[in-house]
Parts: sequence; structure tokens; C-alpha cells
Amino acid sequence: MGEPRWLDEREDRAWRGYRRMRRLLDLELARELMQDAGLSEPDYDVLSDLSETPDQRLRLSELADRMLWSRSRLSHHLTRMQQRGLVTREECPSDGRGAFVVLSPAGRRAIEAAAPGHVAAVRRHLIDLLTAEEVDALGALTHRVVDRLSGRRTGRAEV
Amino acid sequence: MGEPRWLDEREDRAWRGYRRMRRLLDLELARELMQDAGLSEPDYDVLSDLSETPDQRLRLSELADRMLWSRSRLSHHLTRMQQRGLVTREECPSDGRGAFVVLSPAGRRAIEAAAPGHVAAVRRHLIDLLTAEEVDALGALTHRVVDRLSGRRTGRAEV
DNA sequence: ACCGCTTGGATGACATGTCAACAACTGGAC
DNA sequence: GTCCAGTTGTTGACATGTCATCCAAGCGGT
Repeated sequence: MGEPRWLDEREDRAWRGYRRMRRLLDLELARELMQDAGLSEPDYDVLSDLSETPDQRLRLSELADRMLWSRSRLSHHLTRMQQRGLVTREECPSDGRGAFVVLSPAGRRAIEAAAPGHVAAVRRHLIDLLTAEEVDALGALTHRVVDRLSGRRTGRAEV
Repeated sequence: MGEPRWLDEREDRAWRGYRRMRRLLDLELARELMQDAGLSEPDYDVLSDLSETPDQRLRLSELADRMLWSRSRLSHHLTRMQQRGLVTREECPSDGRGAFVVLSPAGRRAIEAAAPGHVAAVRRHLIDLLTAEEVDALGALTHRVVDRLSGRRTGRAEV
């Protein structure tokens, strides 16, 4: 480990900007979502993933993988959402260990009521502030970073 | 509130990419930081802000504002860091209510030991994967979003 | 000096996330 | 069939973050 290569001015600006945006965007989106729809961002993400799925149901591990959550976290969170009536659990017929999370009618109503406002907020605070070129650049750059990190997670070779 | 304007394909790609990058980058940077330096990201941010400050000390509220943390969160976190010997608290002579957080020698050693590796990780997983144009674009776009949201936070008028 | 209003920070109760153990089950080797 | 390593999901203890509340101190008008 030789001399560290610090960030130059532009890199530093990008990195600090990213972290600050991350924090502010999170705070604001979470605030509006809670106020308008009574959902936290994790709630929203769970409901959203479930609603995009053919049978409105997913195996726990499948959902955990998609969301990049630990099984433990998902299990705890689902217990809470279940108590609020947003989802239910069902046994898996083909695997005695497994279980499904199922979107309940109330869960469907909740996500349908929340989605338009949430998308509008994402537009208002992020997307609509960017040029078309910036949107594309953001898409390209984030996916590149994600691909690298996903590879690392699943043990793919370097470079 | 008329028909919602959903995200088109490119916007959706950017938004999903952003959220996924956010999560993966967080996990990986936090993992490496903890492994290599025994610090959490919040720890690192506190120490980093303190070390960049002239007297290695800041008023609690000043630090909380910089980090966009609630005072409560900061207070709790500092108590924990204080117990680990990374920072100390001092009374403020000019304001009897106030207090300073001060970087301790151990805190300074910790941040100096952690910084090179952390910066290297930021490079490896993000910065060095981007072209110079992308770095600039990221800097520009994030700062634009931040400016808007900061305005909102402090109650500045809407355009 | 007195009063009420604000501010800085601490605190306790509670919500959420993490980590390590665990039980139930699967599926392949033999 | 029996064994056993690996997988699935749950659980409890603990770390962390949030929210409402509190206290002490400042500030400003009278």
C-alpha cells in the first residue's frame, strides 16, 4: 500500500455531492411518503416488488435477494407489515421450509395510493432536474458500478 | 393531481440504478471500513469532519447541521464514540448551554489510519470506474439536486 | 429585575437493523 | 433407507436511529 491517491477537486466535488444528495433525497422522499401515504421507504419497496410480481407473491429468500436485504431483516420487517395487514404469509407446498409473502388487498390499495405521489416526488426532486443526457449518464454510470459490485458479491473474478 | 407521469424507460433505468448502487456501495464501503479500521461510516464521517476543522473541535449543533443529523442522533452517537475514546466533550465558555466535541488523540490516529484505505475503496468501487466527463456530470447533477433540496429545507421560496 | 420565548443539548421510550444461534427441512452420497 | 452438509426462515439479544420531552441557559421586551 503506497502513497494514497487522494481525490482531486472534481472527484471530491462529485463524491461529496453524491453523499449529500443521497442524504437529502432520502430524508425528503421518506418524509413525503410517510406524510402522504403512511408508508416508510422499506414498506414501499416491499409492496412495490410484490405488486410487480405475477402472483403478487414471492418466496422470502427471493425477495430478500432482490432487495439486497438479509433474511433476518426481511423476516422482522414482514412481521411488522403483517401486523398492519399489508401482507400475509403462506406456506410453500413444494418446500416444507419455505414460505411466501403475499400482497394483501389492503397492501395493494396502499401501494396504488402511494405510487403516483411517490413517483411525482422522485421527478420533482431528482429526475426533472436533470437533462436527458444526465439521465442517461446516471443510468450508465450507476449500472456500471452495480455490475462491478454485484460481481464481487457473487464472487466473480476481478477485471 | 391529474394523471401521474410515470418514469419512461431511461428514467426508470437511472432511478433503479441509483438506488441499487446506493445500497451496494454502502454495504461494501461499510464492510471494508469496519474490517480494515474498525469504524462504521457514521463514525468515519464524524471523525473526518472533526479532523478537517481548525481546532479539531466543533459545537454539537454545528456538527449536526453539517452532517444533516438530528441533534438527538448526534448526541447518542457521540456518547458511544466517547466511550470508545474517539472523542471527548468540553463545555463552551461563551455559552453555558453549549458543548464542543473534540477529536481525541486516539480519534486522530483512527481517522488517519482509516482514511487512505477508505479513499482507495471509494476510488475502486466508484470514482475510478467513471470517465472524467461522468465525474463532472455527477458533480454537477448532485449539486443541483442538493441546492434545490437545501433551499426547501431552509424554507427558500419555490422558483 | 422579571417574564416568557427560544435554543442547545441530554435523555428515555420506542422503531428499526444486525448478528449469531436455532429448528425444520432438503437433497445428495453411500 | 440413513446420514449429513447445506438451505430456509425465525428468533432474541443487542446496536443504532427517531421522536417527544425535558432542563438549563440565553435573549429581549417591559
